[in-house]
Amino acid sequence: MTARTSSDGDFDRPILTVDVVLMTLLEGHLSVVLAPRAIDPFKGKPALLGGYVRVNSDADADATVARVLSEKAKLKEVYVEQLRTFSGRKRDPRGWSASIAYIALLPLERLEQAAAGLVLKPADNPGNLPFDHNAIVGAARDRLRTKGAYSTLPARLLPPTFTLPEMQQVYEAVIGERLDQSSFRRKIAELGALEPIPGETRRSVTVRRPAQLYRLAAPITLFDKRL
Amino acid sequence: MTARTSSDGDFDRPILTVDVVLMTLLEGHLSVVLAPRAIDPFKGKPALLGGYVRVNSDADADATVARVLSEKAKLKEVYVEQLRTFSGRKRDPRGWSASIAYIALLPLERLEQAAAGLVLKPADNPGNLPFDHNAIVGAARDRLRTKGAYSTLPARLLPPTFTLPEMQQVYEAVIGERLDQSSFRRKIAELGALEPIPGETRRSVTVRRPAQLYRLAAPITLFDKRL
DNA sequence: CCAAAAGTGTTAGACTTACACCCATGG
DNA sequence: CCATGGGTGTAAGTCTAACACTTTTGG
Repeated sequence: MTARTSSDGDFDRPILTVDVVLMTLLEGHLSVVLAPRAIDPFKGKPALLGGYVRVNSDADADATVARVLSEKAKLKEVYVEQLRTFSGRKRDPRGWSASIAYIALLPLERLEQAAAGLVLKPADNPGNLPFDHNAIVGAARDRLRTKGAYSTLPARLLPPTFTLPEMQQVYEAVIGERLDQSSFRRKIAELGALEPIPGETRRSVTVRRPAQLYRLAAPITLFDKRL
Repeated sequence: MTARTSSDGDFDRPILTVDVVLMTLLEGHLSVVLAPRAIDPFKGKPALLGGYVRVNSDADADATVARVLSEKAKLKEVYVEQLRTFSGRKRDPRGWSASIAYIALLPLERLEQAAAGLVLKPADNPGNLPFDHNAIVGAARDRLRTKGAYSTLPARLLPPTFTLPEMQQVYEAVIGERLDQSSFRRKIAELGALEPIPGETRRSVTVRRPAQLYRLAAPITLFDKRL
């Protein structure tokens, strides 16, 4: 039951890759970051950031993801979490393959430090993507929408410090519905997920009353009610 | 960037397997089904049901899972859902490997039709398992506990038809807390997840008033509040 | 002092919890 | 006709959505 080196046998090892659905918020719309494929198949076509697992350099699939984000987008320390694995004989023309799909979130500002050549597409309609990348993007979008209403996950679309109005806008964009300001604040406060940064405030673009700055108190928090 | 046949290269393909955390309810306690390993490493030790992905016979990883359940436990048409993928250089002594982990649920009765030699262990304390199987069981248990409070998932631990008292017992075992009978029934009714089977009832073991039999109306339903 | 956005308070109504109660059955 | 578990009703208390209101700022 060890792997063989011949081809076309039942004991051939499948291809193993990772694919990252890197998302951000652009003008209130959830968007996916795509990169033109460097190699065949589908060379030149915009696709998810992905790559082969390298058994010598990558300790595990999380390490592969970090490497891919670094190599293809020049990004480090992005928030990532595993989505699920897509597999099968038909998803890749090169043969039976499995791709461990990840969700990654970052604030728009950070994309400016990223590699050139990246493309931003609406997560709801990213166009026709190669492989099963449309299904992967769909699953990522659904997961963020669902989990977003029950966790501090959407905060990962914000910079390290942010105001409550900013945070509310992000939640509204992710969940896709308007939230009552008063209720939103009450719930966030109850959860104790945020800590104010004393004395620090920020004005919005149209300069009005400055808002208190906050940061996340805990890395990620799950609630047991919707926001 | 194609796979090579030589060993120890960065482009070697990793091992790809599936592991199934098959769970049932035994005397009110969530339990995992283990099987003694047929091959080395850890030959003879109880471990999760698992096996290599076979690129010729298995259309995708779901098919591998169905095959593994059929071959190792003589079970067909068991409810399964993907958990997540565990990967890395160190989890298997044979080298870099990825295992797509699945949760599978079935009622205790069905285990009687299963293969001999299977072992049932408490999900909370399955003993010392090989590979990272303790971590996988832990993740499966957590997922079932969390998702259980928000979905009809625990109903997959019941036979196709069941009574409301039976269902309530299952939820109490999975979530780990007592539920108010009246509230439980109201919530289940609101969700419309069950349909009564007209005229059909079942007596409990200690023969008293017979209870109405129900079946699931939809395959799986997610709620937006806890039960 | 006005406009606009940040932030707080209040109240009607919805929802739940906790418990009491009624019902059906076998012995 | 009683014991037991299935099944239903309800009142007190809690929670929340919705909206009105106050505060802070720049011009």
